[in-house]
Parts: sequence; structure tokens; C-alpha cells
Amino acid sequence: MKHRTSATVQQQFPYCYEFPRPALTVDCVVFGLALDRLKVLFVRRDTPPFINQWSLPGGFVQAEEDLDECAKRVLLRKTGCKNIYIEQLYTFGSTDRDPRERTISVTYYALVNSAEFPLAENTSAPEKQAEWFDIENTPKLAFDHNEILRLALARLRAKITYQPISFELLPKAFTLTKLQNVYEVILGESLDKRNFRKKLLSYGILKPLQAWEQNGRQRPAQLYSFDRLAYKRLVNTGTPFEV
Amino acid sequence: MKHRTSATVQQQFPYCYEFPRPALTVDCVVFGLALDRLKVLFVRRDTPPFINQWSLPGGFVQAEEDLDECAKRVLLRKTGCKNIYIEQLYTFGSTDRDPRERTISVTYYALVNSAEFPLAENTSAPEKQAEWFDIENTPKLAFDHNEILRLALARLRAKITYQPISFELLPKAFTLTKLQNVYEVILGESLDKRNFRKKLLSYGILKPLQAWEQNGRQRPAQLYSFDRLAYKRLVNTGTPFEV
DNA sequence: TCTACTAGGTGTTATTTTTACACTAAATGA
DNA sequence: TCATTTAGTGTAAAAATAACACCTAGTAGA
Repeated sequence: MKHRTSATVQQQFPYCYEFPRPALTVDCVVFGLALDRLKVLFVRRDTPPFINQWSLPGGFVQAEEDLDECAKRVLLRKTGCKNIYIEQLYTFGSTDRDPRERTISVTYYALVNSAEFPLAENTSAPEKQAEWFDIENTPKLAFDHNEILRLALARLRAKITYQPISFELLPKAFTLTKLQNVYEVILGESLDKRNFRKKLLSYGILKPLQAWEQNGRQRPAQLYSFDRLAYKRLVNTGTPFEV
Repeated sequence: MKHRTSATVQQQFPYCYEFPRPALTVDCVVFGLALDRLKVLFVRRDTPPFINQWSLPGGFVQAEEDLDECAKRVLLRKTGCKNIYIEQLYTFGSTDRDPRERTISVTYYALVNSAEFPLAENTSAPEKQAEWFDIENTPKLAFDHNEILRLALARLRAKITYQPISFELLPKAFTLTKLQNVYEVILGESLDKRNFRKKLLSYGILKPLQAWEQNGRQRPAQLYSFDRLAYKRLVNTGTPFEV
């Protein structure tokens, strides 16, 4: 139960409890795609501890905000884009993970659409210092954020094989080659083009558009969009989606 | 940052912070096996809110205790047994999930070994009122605990097919029939005996013991134990474990 | 305008994995 | 010794996966 104290101390530390309470933060691992590579977004800390070190974007959970909302708020602030795919990852709560005081971090990972968000090599994000790093070349991060990143990457790798989240990294309309590239980049292995197309198309969750993409001096590629309704129907029939 | 206030209020609410902080609890979904059925453990609440209603065993996270430790402490208190398999499930933090005040719950699910723990139909747990319920017949629970239970069950069903956690529900030595039964009970479908045995034995992670189980007036069954080292080797070769 | 280049697009076969299925073995109790 | 019960075992058909090569349709530049 929360109680107010009197006196001046109240003004600075007005929220008082019977037992100590850890601070609660949300930290996000934001994945994006650029130049056919998997990227991840870090922000440079401007306060101690770990001042000037790179870290995951995050923030304290506000009193009247759900955890998911908090993650979305953080993402909007750091990346400037809404409607990002997010998923809760894990909650980190070692007693020594923050040198200042006990802090619990509920972590999320997010997938940003490479069309809506201007992804370029080391472009700065809207505010503060934020940068995209290639997943193969990440710096030492503040706190236990390297560990969080590892877990997020493992989760992404696993999840992409049985849930249609690859589309979240692509623009609404995409070619099969781009889609295959998402899998190759994340799984770290190359796939057979014909088998990949055969399998993906067999689920009937890709809607061919009346549009083609012209990218260089070659044959234009058919554009597709992800058909969420068809995917729901697929799930209802019990057919597993697998790549 | 935590600060102490002066005056009498300090004695009751001595932990003061600049911003409001939610309470932090750990709640556990404890699964067990009895009479070839999947069971789950609930405790009856003895304080408001939801007094007298069934709920998941849980408790507040102590200042100097990791989240996993907290879950283990809760489980030891409620079930009396150590070395339980636990895994973090999800963190629930809706602003309205606790009618008293903002409370974040880091949830875990646990698998208890049916040999070490005396599982019987509705046996009372060591202290307070605790009962095992058949998974097909669970009561309305306090807070959002029914939702947590649903999620835990979904996770258990998914996980059992690609991680060797079924063994955690069985005694050290078990028969293949018992093992198959674990899968059938959790997945809710019957499996082919020959195919099941062929597949499980093919991984080489079951060590046949020089022991047989005599259960009725029939041929005694070979006992096996789970070979953790062999499983590690299997993982290292990249072979997926799948049921 | 012709040619070289580039990525897009497509089927078939061999191999592997999965599924379906039925009888004998070893013990007990009557 | 016979009836009953669960333990334990192999094979063949079907399905899924993996391997593999060439033509297409456009652009750029000669």
C-alpha cells in the first residue's frame, strides 16, 4: 500500500511503501532490415551508470500504463514509428544487474518494417543518439543488455520458423526473393529457391498483387502481400506453418 | 533512488521513492501427474481480495532475491520439495489486474516429479490450504490467474514436443509406457506405441536400467532413466529432439 | 537494334521421414 | 493350465523433403 508522508522529504520522495520495491523498466531489442542485413537499434546513454555506452532503448514503466503500452511508447520515442510488431521476451531481475539499485527489466523485441522506417547504415534516430548496428558487429552494451540481445536473437530465429513474423520486417508489398532473404539473413543459412517458393505459396497466405517490382536491368518480380485472414483460416484448420 | 523519511510514518512506510512503484510478485503454475492425469496446484486465499478463492501459489519478491530464487522459495513453501523444474512463463502487468494497487506478476511454471511429491487426489499441501486439481476441472481463480494457467498449459504443450521436460514429471526410473502416457495426457491425443518407442529410443537419451517394473499380473516393464549427458551430446550435433 | 547481363520464375526425381498396423512374450491369479 | 493383462517388436505404404538446371523478361550499353 502506498502512503504519503508529510514534511519536505515528501516533495522529493512522496511514494512510500512498507517494503522496498525494485524499479521497473522496459527494454526493447529492435530489429530491422537494411541492405539485406539484419540490424539492431541501440541508443547511447547520456547519464550514469554506463554513460556514453550503447544500450537497448528503454524506460521506466509509468503508473497508469500497461507493459505493452510502455514498450510501444519507448519505441515511438526512439524510432518515431507506430504499429510496430512487439512481443514480450523475458523478465530480467538479478539483484546485481543494475549497480545503482534493484531494477527489474521486462524486455521486448520488436520488428520494424523496413519501408516505414528509413533504415540506412548508421542513420541517427529522431532524437538523442541512436544507431543501427549490423547484427554481426554489435558493441559492448550497458548492464546485461548483451545477454538480452542474445536471447532476443535466439527467440527471433526460433519463432520465424513457425510464426509468420517475417512479414513484419518487410513492406506491405514484397517479392518472394525479399522474403526468402529475410529467412536467410535471420537463420544464417541459404535456402533453395524453388523449395522455398513452393512451400510458402502452398499455405495460400501470400496474395499476389497486380504489381511488379522493377529493380535493375532484369525481369520484374511479382509482388505479394501477407494475407492475415488466410493465415487465420490456416491456423483454424490445424495446419502448421513451418519454414 | 530510495530515501528514508523521518517521523512516525517512517516506521510503517519507510521505503520512499520519487515515482510510484508497482508491487512485484511471482506466481507459479505447478503441474504434476497423478493417476495418469495432469494436475495443477492451487492455494486458497486467506486474505482479501478474493478471500477464500483459489489462486496460484505466489509471493512478493524480496529485496535480495533473484526472480528464479523467489519462485523456488514459493514452491518450497507450498509443495515442500526442492529441485523442481521451473521456467519463467510471462510477465503480467495490466494496470487493473489487482484491485488494490498496481501489481506486476512475473509468472513461472513448474513441473514436479510424481515420485518425490506425494500426489494424490486432492491431498492437502504441507501448510495452508492447497489442493491438486485435475487440469480438465479447474475452478475460477483469483485475479487473472485463469489466464496465466491457460498460457502455462499452452507453453507446456508446445515445449514438451521439442524439449525433454517430460522427464521432470516422472520419477528417475520410468517405463516407456509411463513416458508415453505423459505425452498423451499433456497433448490430449493418443500416440502409436511402436512409433513412439522407435522415435524416443532413436535419440539415445534413454538409458535402460538393470531393473524392471512389475505392476500387475503381466510381463514386467523395462525401466529407463533420462541420460542428460547423452542429451547434451545430441544437442551439440544439432539433431533436433522432437516428439 | 542487337547483345550481354541480371535476377525472376518454374517441375521432376530420389531420398528420407512418417504413418499405419498385428502378433508374440512374460508375468499373475483363478 | 488357462485366462488375462500389459510389454515388446518390424515392415510396407504414403507423405514430405531435398536436390537439382534451364528458360524468361527486362535493362544497359555497345
